[in-house]
Amino acid sequence: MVAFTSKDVARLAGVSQSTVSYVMTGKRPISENTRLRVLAAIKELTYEPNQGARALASQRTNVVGLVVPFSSGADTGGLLPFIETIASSARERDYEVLLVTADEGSAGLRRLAGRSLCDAIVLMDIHGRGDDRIPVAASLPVPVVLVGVPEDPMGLHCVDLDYPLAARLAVDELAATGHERLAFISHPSEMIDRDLNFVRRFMDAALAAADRHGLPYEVIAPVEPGRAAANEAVDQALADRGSDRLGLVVPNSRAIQPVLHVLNARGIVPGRDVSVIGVCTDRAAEETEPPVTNVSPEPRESSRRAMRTLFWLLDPTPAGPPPAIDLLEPRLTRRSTVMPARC
Amino acid sequence: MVAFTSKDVARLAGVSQSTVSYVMTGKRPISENTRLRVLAAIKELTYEPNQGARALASQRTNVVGLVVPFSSGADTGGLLPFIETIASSARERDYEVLLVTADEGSAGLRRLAGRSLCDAIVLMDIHGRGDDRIPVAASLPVPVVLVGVPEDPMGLHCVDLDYPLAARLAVDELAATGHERLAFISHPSEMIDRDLNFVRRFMDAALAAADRHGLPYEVIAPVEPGRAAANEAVDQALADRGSDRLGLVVPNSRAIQPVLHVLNARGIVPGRDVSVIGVCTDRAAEETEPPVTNVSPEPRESSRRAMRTLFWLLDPTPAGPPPAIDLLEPRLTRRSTVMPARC
DNA sequence: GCCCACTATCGATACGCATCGACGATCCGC
DNA sequence: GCGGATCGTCGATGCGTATCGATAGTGGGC
Repeated sequence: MVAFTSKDVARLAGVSQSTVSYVMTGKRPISENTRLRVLAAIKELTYEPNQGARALASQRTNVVGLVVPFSSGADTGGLLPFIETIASSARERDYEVLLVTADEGSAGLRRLAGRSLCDAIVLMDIHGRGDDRIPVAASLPVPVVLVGVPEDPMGLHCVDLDYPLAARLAVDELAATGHERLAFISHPSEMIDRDLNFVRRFMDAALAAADRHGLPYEVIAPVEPGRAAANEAVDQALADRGSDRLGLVVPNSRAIQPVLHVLNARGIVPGRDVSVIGVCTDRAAEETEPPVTNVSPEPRESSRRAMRTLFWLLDPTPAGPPPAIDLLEPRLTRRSTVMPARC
Repeated sequence: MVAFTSKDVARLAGVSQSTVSYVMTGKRPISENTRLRVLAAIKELTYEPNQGARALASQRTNVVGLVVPFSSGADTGGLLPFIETIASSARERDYEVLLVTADEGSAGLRRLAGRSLCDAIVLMDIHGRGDDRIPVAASLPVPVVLVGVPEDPMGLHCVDLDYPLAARLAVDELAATGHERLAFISHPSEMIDRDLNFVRRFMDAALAAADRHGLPYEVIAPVEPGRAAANEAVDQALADRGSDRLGLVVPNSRAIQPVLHVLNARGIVPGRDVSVIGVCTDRAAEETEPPVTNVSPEPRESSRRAMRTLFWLLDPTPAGPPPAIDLLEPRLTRRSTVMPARC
């Protein structure tokens, strides 16, 4: 059974093919009478327009390209909700989502644009500097929205968590609850080497905030995945621990659970003997043992913003343009791992 | 800057457009001389063929549709490696991947085929029965590969873990190490209600295996996500525990870590006082505390098989067809949570 | 030196849709 | 009751590629 074409619909409805087209796009007025006849014919044949032909004729694909950071050791916790939200936002506007993995590098971008595979691109997992995809993205004939903020966005729109604010939230919370010393359990060397921008932005702001509160601190990095590394990191954090109130800040989301385990194994109870604040999704935070007080990177909200920006770029409305660098506010949720302030 | 067309390439190389096309597809002999001239022209213009036009003319899109089970409460651990492997298998053959979420139901399938968006479809998250997507999929003009085995595959090819074998592996392991009683910590009600096929296939085989070994057992279900439910489940499993050797089998991957926590919190050490075998990816198993002996669902291998089947359907080779129901062997990895056999 | 088989290339066409210009019909104001 | 504007529809064209049939050139067998 071969698919029906708009010509079949036209014949059945007793109109010309172009009229069928105008009924579907609404780009010219059609009398209510014929409109209904055409719609009935469409329904009867379960007609669907051929995407390739439509793209060829209209120069629009109604496809959004999504470049995701698979096979990087990056935090994968936020990735699935991110993709999911992109997909449903796209569907709301009758766009499809084409998946490209980041390991294709800039070649993937060129292909998406060169073959006219999509009308716009969402590019995740932005590196700090030296990411050769940024200049390529900036030179493409289709709009690109970055998730993450490179050192030089080259005019591209970016959406990201406000990592500096996330850092301040965590540090301020620990300062407000009377902690006397901080330790930051940072990322694996792979991520630091790639010079991921958010890693540096977080740490810079965190240290500045600690200074502002006059709190001594220690930065523990790199911290590789796995419990052995977590164990060492905790060793280092506890090294010269007296009776002071120590707060651990763990931006490395994969290290949170191992750190909690290691502390527990030593009889050090998070929330009683030491404090821990992690950066991870709420779902992950609820599933740690014990549930960790967290700052959430809000993957759903950031992908929603990315799509909003993208659709604006595809079809600018009188309402002003979205911010070129759209930073969204993190949210701190108190759970059980921060010691309450004394008295 | 508007994209170049094959006509531009032809002009630059001093040949006709059709010759450019034959150089690219290799469907007719072209002299080495002109071939090189054309290739040079392609390179100079960084020409890429327009996908829409190609699809329209050739009736092939070079796109694989992937229907993924977002927003279901299902186990998401195996999803990312699955998608990743699908994507890279597709790329190896110069296919793109179009993402559709399962919440669109059969409408998504119809759209994929009706609009000629793709040449073939991978459909994940197959329900046991009453899944209205199966008959729709079976009636589509494009090949569909199912991940998961419905009660009636209606002639469609399926790929899945051999869940009955997984169950036997787990039970046999516990029997071989001298356990005297088993408890199965099963799935949340949402998954049972949806009548996911693998849930039943696993449990049926597990109970049969237990019977075969003459082991008494208890099935604990439903077990909702979260520690409260895990706590109750463990209560129930330990209820009439004497000095017998108890083995817990946890096919519900999201329950594994909470169960281990609850046991630990009660001073019951997995691997010494009780045994636990979970069904989860190796990566997840390595990250539990302690590392859980697991049976892996092997998402990478199953997606590889799915793609192999799919490409065979797109282009049957003399080598026989892949099995209609392709069950892959699970692998049991001993870690630390199963008590060794007594002398 | 003639015919045949084959190679390498070209020109023309079709794929299914969007879109533009054109045209008959209808309606308004006067 | 006439000109001009508006509405509703049609036919023709082009989007960029794959592919078919045709054709000029090439070489081998006799």
